[in-house]
Amino acid sequence: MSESADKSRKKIEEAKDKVIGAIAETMDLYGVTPAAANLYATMYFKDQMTLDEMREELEMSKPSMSTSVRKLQEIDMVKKTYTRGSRKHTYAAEKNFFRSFMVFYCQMWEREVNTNLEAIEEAQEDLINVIKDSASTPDVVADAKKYYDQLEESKTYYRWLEDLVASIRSGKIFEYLPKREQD
Amino acid sequence: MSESADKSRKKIEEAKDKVIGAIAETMDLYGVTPAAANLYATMYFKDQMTLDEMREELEMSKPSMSTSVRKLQEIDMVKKTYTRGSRKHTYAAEKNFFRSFMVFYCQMWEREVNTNLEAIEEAQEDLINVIKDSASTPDVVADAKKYYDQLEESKTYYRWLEDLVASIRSGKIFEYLPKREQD
DNA sequence: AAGATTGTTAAATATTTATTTAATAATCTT
DNA sequence: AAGATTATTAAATAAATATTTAACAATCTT
Repeated sequence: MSESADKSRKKIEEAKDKVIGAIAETMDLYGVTPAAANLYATMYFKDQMTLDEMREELEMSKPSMSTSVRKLQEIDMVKKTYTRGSRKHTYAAEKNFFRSFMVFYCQMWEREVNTNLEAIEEAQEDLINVIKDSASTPDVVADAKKYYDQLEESKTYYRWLEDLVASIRSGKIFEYLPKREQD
Repeated sequence: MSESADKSRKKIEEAKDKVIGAIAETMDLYGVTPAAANLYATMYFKDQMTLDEMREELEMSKPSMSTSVRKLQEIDMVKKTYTRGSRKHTYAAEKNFFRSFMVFYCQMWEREVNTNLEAIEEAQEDLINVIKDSASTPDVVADAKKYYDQLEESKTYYRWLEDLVASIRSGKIFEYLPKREQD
């Protein structure tokens, strides 16, 4: 009797492990270390965990868990939870993938937009100076104009990416692309 | 006279370098090596390049250029170009960021959806077996149900991601989020 | 077809990144 | 406040990744 119940428990663990493996495997896309990927995937099936529980479950060092948790917190995939009565800090995984998607990609795209648009603006100023400079020969001016136009063109993309970020952040994107609950 | 023209040329190079630096810096997000990132950013301002020109320009080894180009080809950021009369292979950077965005993220998200949905389906089957198994105790069944529902819920996200990919691939997304050419 | 040029693969090296052990700091309990 | 527990930082080690040099294969020209 207790034996077959154990078997069921084992089956459940097996089922979870399949998903844990898949999540951890695809999490390199989120630029986190293997330790952090495994940790998140493990936490996905837990209510909350302490650092010691993480260390025990993953069989890794505590500092590794500490840094992994911090990294996951940075991309909002893990939140610190308050647990009264417990001295140990507790953490919970963000289980809503939509939120994780939003935070991660918006953060990432915003960085890309800011970094590149800033450089583009500076470069375009430089190029305008070259174009206006009477000392520039015609072929040099033509070159400067060519690059200026190329950069101008690329701004359309960055503006679009900004719009995409805004649409995701505000949730407006779901008006166009709704969440389909059923199958 | 020739001196100030040189100065203009230098200014142009400076302007390009600012943008090259920014692009290369943010390209780690695309999971490419520093060499590949620098290479793409450099090629962004060139019509086309041979391996030897790349090696010369970046001051790196030819095999490094060879592998970088291959990696960039995999994510469609570089295309091989046919140049008659030249023995050397020539390559050109994809200069349309929309296309790069599409290829890279769709490829990435599709991998995530496929890997995870597959694992989820298998896991759900296992969990159903536990639930249906008469040897499973009530608390074990409750557990299995809990995880089953959690996985079912997560499928909404993966379906949405699939829809997003389809919308980007087909270009339909631009009906909702148009490209703004002007400023 | 032979020789020369170009590109790729393989092995070795260098570099970076991840992880652990050891030490320190912070926090809580009595 | 002292002692104990927990978390973080720093230094050292281990592991993975990127890059180079050297060898090989493929391709083109004559």
